[in-house]
Amino acid sequence: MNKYNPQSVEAKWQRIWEQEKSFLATEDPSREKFYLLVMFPYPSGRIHMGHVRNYAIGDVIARHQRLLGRNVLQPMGWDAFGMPAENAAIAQKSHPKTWTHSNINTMRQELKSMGLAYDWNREFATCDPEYAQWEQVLFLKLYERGLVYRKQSLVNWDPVDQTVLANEQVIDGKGWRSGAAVQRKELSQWFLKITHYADELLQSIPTLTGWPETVRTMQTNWIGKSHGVEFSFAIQGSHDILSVYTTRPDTIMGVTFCSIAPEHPLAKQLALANPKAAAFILECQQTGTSEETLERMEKKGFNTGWMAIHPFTGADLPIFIANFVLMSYGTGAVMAVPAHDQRDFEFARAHGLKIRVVIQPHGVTLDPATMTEAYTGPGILTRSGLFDGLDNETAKQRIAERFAAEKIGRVTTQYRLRDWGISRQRYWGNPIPFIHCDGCGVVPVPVEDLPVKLPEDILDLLGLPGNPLARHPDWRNTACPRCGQPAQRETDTMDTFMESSWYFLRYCSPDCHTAPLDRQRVNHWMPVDQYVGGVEHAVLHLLYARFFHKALRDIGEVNCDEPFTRLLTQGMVRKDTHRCPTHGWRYPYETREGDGILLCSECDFPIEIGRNEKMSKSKHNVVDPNDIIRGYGADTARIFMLFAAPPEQDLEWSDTGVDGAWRFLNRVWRFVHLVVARTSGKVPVCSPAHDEILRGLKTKIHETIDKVSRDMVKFQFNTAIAAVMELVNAGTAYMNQATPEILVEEAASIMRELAEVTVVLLNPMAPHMTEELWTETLGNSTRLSQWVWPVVDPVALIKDEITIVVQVNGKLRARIQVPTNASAATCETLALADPNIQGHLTGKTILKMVTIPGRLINIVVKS
RNA sequence: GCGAAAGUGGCGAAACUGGUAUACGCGCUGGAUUUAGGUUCCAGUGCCGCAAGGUGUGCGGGUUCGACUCCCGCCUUUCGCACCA
Repeated sequence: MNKYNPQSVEAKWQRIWEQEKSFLATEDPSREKFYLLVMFPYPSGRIHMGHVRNYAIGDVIARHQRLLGRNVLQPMGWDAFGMPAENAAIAQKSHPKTWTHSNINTMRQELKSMGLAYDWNREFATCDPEYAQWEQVLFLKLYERGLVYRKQSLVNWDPVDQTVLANEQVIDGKGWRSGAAVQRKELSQWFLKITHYADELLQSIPTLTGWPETVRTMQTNWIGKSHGVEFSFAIQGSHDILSVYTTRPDTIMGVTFCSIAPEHPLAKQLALANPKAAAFILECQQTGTSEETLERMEKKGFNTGWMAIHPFTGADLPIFIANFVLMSYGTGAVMAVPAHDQRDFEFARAHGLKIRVVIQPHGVTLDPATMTEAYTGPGILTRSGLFDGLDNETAKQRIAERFAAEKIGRVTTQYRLRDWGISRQRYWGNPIPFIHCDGCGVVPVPVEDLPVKLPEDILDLLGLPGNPLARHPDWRNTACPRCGQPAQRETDTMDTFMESSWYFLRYCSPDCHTAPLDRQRVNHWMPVDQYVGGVEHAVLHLLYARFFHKALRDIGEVNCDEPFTRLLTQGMVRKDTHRCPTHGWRYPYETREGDGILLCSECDFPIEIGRNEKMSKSKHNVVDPNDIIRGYGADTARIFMLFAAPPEQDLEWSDTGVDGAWRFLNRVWRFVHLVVARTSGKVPVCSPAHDEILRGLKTKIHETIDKVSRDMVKFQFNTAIAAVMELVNAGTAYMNQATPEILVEEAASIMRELAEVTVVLLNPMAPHMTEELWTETLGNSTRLSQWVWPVVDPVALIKDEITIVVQVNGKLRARIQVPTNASAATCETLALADPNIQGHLTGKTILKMVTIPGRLINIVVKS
C-alpha cells in the first residue's frame, strides 16, 4: 500500500483541475445556478489563517453545491486600492502598484495551493484600469440620478492617514485603520445619498431571513429610524425661530429650557458678538471627538441670554449652548425636559434649572426635589392642562395632532444614518471623475474621456502632507469639457468601500469591455446565493453594498432588490499567547522549556501563558498557513479548521488538533486501500452472525449520508466530519476483526460502498485526497468533482430491533432491545420483566408509566 | 449604561421538536507491534466510591413523569452601540 503523500497528490490534482477547467462557470439555463461568494481579500502581503478558514468554508459550500448538481459560480479577486499600499510605497520607495501586484501574485499562488474550486478566469483587481473606469462610469450615472453631491461639511479628519473618514469608519472617536484621535475639519466633500435609501434599506432587513440576526440588528440600529415631532419656538424679542425635533411630544409641558449644538447657526451668531460664547464653542469643538468622549462627559452649557417661548403656555425658556447636543442629528437643537430625560436632568441639576414632572408613573409620586435621575418610563400625564389623565402613548398622538392643527409643528421621521462621504485625500484610489472650472463650476468628465487615470510619476510626492494628487505638477491641469478654458481636475479619490460595493456584480461579466455590466449575465447569476465573510463588515461594507446595489437597480443595471440572499459570518482564528515580562509577546520558538515551565529564550524569565487572542503579528501568535500546507497539505489544514469549531464560532488554533486531522486523513487513506486490496475476487461464504453485523454497517452508511447531508446545509461541518469519522471507525473495526477468509462477497460489496460513500462525503472538505482515492484507488473513471452527492436509501435505514431506555423516576435503570414495530404495551411488559428494573421496583407502588414509542419508558413509583 | 450572544469533562466541542448528557477529536493511562523514537492497533478515561450506588451541563428557584433545552431571579465572559433628543 502506498503512503499518503499530500504534496504530490495535491499538486497533481490542482494541475488536473486547471487543465480540465473543472471549475469554470458558464451560464446554463437548464441547471439551477448557485452563486457563492467569499469576501475578497485586501492584498496585504501573504494569506493568513483567517483567510484559510474563510476560503475553506466557502469552498466546502461551493463543492457541496456542485455535487448536488447546481451550476456553481465561485469567483475570486482583489480589493486592491487602499492606504497600506501607499504606506508601503513610502517605506520602500516603490510604486503602490508594484507592491500591490507583487502581493497579488504571492497570494494567488497561496490560494491556489489550497485547492479552491474557483473560476480563475473571472479574476480581477479593483485597481485594474478597466475596473476603475467602469466604476467612474457608474459614479457618473449615479450623479445624473442625483445621488451624488458635493458640499462643504464638517468631516472626520484622520491626522495620521491624512484623510477623511466616513462616520462608519470612526470607532470610539478614532480612525478605524490608524487608531488616531479623529479631528473635526471643514472641507468640501463628495457624498453619496445613502439616506435617500434609508427607509428601503431598513424596510428590507426583515426580508433578509438568511442573514444572522446580529447583523440585521446592527444595521437596523445603524440606520436608527425614529418617529417624532418637529416644531419651532418663537424667540423673545427676535424674528428668529428655534426649530427642534423630539420623540417625546408627550412631555411638552415639562419643557423648562432649550439646548442647541455648539455648531448651531444661532450659536455662531452669538459667537460673533460675544467672545465668551465663542470661547465656549471652541472648547466644545476641541473636546468634541477626543478621548474625553469615552468618559461620561460633564454636561457643560453656556447661557445665551435668549428666551424661547413655550408654544402652548407662553412661558419663557432660557436657551443654552450645550456640549452634548449634536448638530448632525435632527435640527441641532432640543427642547429640554429634565424630569424625563437623563441628559436634561443632569444639565438642569448642574445649572440650577427647574425640573417639572409631567409624567406620573403608576403607584409612585415623583418629586423634583428628591429625584436622583430622570423618569423615562411610561405613565399618566399630569400638570399638562387638557392632556392630564392620558397615558403617555396616547398623549404622544394627541399632542402631535395639536401641533399639526395649530400649524406649529409636524410629525416627522429621523434617521441616524448620514450620507456617505466618499472623498479621500490619497493617491492610491479611484479618481473622482470631475473637473473644476472657474466659469462652469464643477463639471463631470465626459464618459468618452474616461477613465481618469492616476499619474504614474508620483513616488516623490507620496508621504508629504496632504493629497499627493494635489501636489502633482501637471496632472490636475486640464481643459474644461464645457467651455474649453483651463480647468483643474478633482484631486480626491474614492473611498475603497466603493470598489467592494459592486465587485460581486462585475464577477458576473468580468470580460464585458463595453459597459460596467452585461445585464443579461448579471441577472442570470445575481443575487449572490451565499455570501461568506467576517462580522467586522456587518455595517460598513454590507450596508454600502446594499445601498449601491439598490441604486444600480434604480438606474437599470440589475433587477434584484438585495445583493446577498444568505450571509454566513465566520468567527476569528485565535491562538494562545506567550508573554515575557521584559520582552513582551513571544512566539513559541522564542521560548524554551526549563524545569517544567516555559522561559523566555532571551532573558530566562518565566513566560506568562495568555489566553486565546485573535492571531496577529503584534501578539506573536500567528501560524503561517504555508508552513501547515507544506508540512501536512491543504486537505489537513482544511479538515482541521472545519472540524475544530462550527463556522460562526471563533476557532482556537491547536497544533495537536492539526495532528488529529492529519491522522484522520491517513486513516481514511489506509482504510480505502485495505478495502480495495481485500475485496477483489472473494469467495461467497455466508455466515448468519456476520449477516447481522453487515446489516448494521449498511444502516450506518445510510445514517451517515443522512446526517452529513443535513449538517452540510446547516454549515455544521464539524459534526459532518465527526459522522464520517464514526463511519470510518466502524468500517475499520469490521476490517480488523474480519480475516480475509470471511470477507464474503456481501461484505465486499458493503465495505466498498462504505469506502466510496466516505470518499464522496469527504470530498468538499478534503478535495485532493478524495479525488486521488476515487480514481487511483477505487478505480473510477469519472472525476469526483463532477460526481453526485449520495442519496439515502430509506430501506437501509429500517432496523429490526431498537434499543429503548427504561427509567425509574426519571433515572436510567436499563436498556432493552425491542422489535421496531413493538406496541407500547409490549415494550412496557418487556421493561417490567427486566431484572434490573424489578430490583428497583420491589417494595414500591407504580403510579404511572410514561412511554415514548421508540425512545424510552419512564416508570413513576412511590415507596 | 443600552442591546445581543454565550457559559457543558483536563482541552476543542456534541446533544433532533423537553426524552440515554459528554458523540467526534485532542490529551492522558495501560497493553500490543517496533532495535529505539515516531507511526499504527487494542482497551480505558466526567467526578466521588472497592462496589452497589450516588452525583454532575455558571449560581439559586420554578414548571414537568422527565430540563443543557422552557420560565423567573442572579453571576461571569464576549461582541455591538454608546450623549441620536
